Amino acid sequence: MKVTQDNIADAILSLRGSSVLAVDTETTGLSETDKAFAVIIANAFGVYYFDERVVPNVFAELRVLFATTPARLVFQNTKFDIRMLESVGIIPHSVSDWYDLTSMARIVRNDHMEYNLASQAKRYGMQKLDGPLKKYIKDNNLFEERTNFFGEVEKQPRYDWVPVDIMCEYALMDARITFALYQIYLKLLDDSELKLAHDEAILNKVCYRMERLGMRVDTDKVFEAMSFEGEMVEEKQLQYLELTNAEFVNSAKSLQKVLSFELPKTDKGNPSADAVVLEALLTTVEGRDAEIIRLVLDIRTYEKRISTYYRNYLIMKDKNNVIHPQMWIAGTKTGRFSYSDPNLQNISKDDPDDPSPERYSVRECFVPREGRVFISLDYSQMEYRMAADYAGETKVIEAVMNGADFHQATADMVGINRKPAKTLNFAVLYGAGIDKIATMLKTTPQAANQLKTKYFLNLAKIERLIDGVIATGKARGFVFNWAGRKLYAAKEFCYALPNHLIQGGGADVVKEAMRRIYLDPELGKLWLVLQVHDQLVFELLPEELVHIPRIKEIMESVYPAKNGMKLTVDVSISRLSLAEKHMRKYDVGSSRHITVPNIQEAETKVCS
DNA sequence: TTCGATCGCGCC
DNA sequence: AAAGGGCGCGATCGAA
Repeated sequence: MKVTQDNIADAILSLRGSSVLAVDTETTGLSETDKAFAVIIANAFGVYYFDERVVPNVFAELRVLFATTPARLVFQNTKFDIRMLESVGIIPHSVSDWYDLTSMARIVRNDHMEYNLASQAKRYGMQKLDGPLKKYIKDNNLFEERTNFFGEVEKQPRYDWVPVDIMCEYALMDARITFALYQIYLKLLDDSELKLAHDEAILNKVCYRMERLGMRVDTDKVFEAMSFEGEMVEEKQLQYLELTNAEFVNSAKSLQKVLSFELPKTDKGNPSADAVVLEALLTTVEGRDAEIIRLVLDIRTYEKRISTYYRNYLIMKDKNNVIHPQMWIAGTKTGRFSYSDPNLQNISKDDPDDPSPERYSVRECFVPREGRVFISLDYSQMEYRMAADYAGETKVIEAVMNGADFHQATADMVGINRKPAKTLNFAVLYGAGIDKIATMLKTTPQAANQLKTKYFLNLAKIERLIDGVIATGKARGFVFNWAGRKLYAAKEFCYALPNHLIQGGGADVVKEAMRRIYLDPELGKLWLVLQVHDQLVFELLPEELVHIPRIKEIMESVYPAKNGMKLTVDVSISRLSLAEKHMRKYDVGSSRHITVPNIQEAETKVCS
């Protein structure tokens, strides 16, 4: 119901008595400067729409309610709604859980195509009907034209311009659905799955803090890099024009027109010209065709860096030059995080061995805030190690525990070189077929098959693990990872389950480490700013470096080895930026009572 | 003008 | 029978 002066007392009374509240916000937009204009709360008895245009100062009542109720809060997009609640001063009680509907939906079943509220509702016979609302906004042109950093206009729907009564109707529906779905998921989850859901709720708090802290960018550096690489694009495009007599267009179709030979085809029958195809062609093609291909590869690289990275950083930074990405804790079917706006898990890396590196690096644009340093803690070969441990491949485990490199250890066992062993480890873990392995090894399918047979002959436990996982998946529809997360797959996709098992197992290791660090009274205060699958990045003050050994210990102790394979973490440090060339190995040692090394000294050490 | 499919490519 | 896993996002192209 719409909360008015007349019914507000009853509404608050009802909400006060609830142990679970489903909460939704309606906002002026999605950006850092936007605010909530309505708060909708559902409980078992009803659903209530709070809007200050209906009851002046009604959020004051909600401030009191949220500050005092220990009720569990349930959201469809938790961190967004928490931010919007805080935008109007509504701060939830510290003991309240922040449950996330999508997390629960993923735990129920991880392999649906979509997890937005409408899809979730539909799955359980409900309908989120927002077509008419969208139509109303369109028909009445309730869009604001906002200009971004580059002065470009972006049209944004303004739900706060919709008449309150219309808005109320649709808003009530979403909160009601959220509450209903929560109840459904509760029934569907068993105790161990409920534990997972609760763990994800804790993780929401960890990630909320990470998003709020964000990552600082060096704006001058971004500008410099962008303009330099923009000039490179122009130069190369001019060369392309002179060579082909055609304007550069980045599509295989356009490229086909200027080449003297037929490009291979994609699965859909279109001309194919990705980097792998073009690089391969360069070994056979000469002259003008080769020159064109080199130009295309170069232009693509520069354009990618400009459009995907530099440009977006300028558009997305706040007034303090800080980027606040969105972390999606239930963004993947394996249990990994995903990141968006922008994605900070795919920032280009530079090859430290490249003899002619790019003048600018994208990672260099990310810099620690005043007085702080980046500390990166990376799990070493996490997924390979976990695979060996799951399989119980004793000799490999023993060798790795004695300091051997994983790929070398497997190479020794199979009796081949490290390089093909590495390729095979990779291929086997990812479920590659023989033809694919042959391509990767640059050999014939027959030879690849022989090698694979030899591999499994000597690493029989790995083969048994893979076969077992696939068989279980086919028979039962899902497998469990170490953390109790169920990984579902349709029969025809069970070949991917070994990979999901390992990838998801690694994801849960990092998630658990993040929680333990957050829940520690001292470590929880530290600035954790980035997670990249097997890596955590902190931004620390010099006096906080003493905590690193304990962080490392926690990370290394999360995974309960079945067969003695421990996970280890490498630490690196930089006070300059995230770029590889600035990160230096940081020796933590085994003792807790280490002295804090001088940061400058740490940076001059040779990176090993 | 808008939208979806497709391709391509960055990371782990 | 064969299958390289997981993401987000930009550009292009053709249809709506």
